[in-house]
Amino acid sequence: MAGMTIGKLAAAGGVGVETIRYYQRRGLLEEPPRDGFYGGVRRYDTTDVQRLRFIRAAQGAGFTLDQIAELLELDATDDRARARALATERIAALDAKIAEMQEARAALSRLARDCASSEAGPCPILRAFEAGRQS
Amino acid sequence: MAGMTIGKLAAAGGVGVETIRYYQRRGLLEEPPRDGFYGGVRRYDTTDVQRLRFIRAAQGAGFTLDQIAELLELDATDDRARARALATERIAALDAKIAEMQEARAALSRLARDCASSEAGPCPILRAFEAGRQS
DNA sequence: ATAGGTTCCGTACCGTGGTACGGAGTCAAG
DNA sequence: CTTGACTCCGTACCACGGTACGGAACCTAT
Repeated sequence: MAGMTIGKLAAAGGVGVETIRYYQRRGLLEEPPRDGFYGGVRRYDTTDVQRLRFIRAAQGAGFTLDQIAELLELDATDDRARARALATERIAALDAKIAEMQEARAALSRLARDCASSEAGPCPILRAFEAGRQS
Repeated sequence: MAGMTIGKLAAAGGVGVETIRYYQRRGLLEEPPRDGFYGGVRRYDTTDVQRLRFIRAAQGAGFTLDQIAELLELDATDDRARARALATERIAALDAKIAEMQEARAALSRLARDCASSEAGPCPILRAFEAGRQS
């Protein structure tokens, strides 16, 4: 699967071609040498696919593109201390966000139950998120 | 606590004054009557604070401002069916996102451990998120 | 060798959720 | 009754992460 064109790489990573080019401009993906003699087409291989998949996964973990660029740097320079710092920092942020989302989930679940189709009873959307609301 | 100015309301909700005005433009908060005879200052009360808090909580639950505007509408019109639909839809999205974040957390946790300060051993940032990675 | 699909490249634009600016009016304390 | 803080209002601008456009060059299959 070496010698892929940008379109194939984009498809392999589940993104658009423009996104690949955007990542190149941002320094997340490097622009490989061309295959023609004067300015041909760029070719990509599986390591590019891996990088691209990493970027998408790291985004899912809540890293910004700038942070992801730094992580890719660190991978090359083997700066363990910094890598660990970024990881633990992100873990803390994830824990906070996960907790918030779980609370929100509980609140929405209550709302959906309370606010049944029957016309009677309460459906207090505005109070759905009130802290410590019971039942 | 009635008769608050916009600045007090903003402080009570933990946002900036400009954010209040932005929400008014978006239709999330209404612009109350003025207190002067010709174009004075707007006054707010605790129901405005509650609305504002709801907006922030709903944002935490991942609703967009447009959706929040709709929720506030629904609260007024008591459209239970729609409210339930929005809630369950959001719960599904939250569940997916929570699962993703938990996976990311596990991956980062592994990374922080593997990638110890000692110079020896692996520190495979790029492979941190590879699916099903063990140990 | 030519038609159709890709790629290349710069530049412009988009949605989301705000934040900043600046001049004029207003309000409250000393 | 002045001074300093706050409010009002429109408009402009910001970060983030892309997405769109359009003309030229290129590449591949027929």
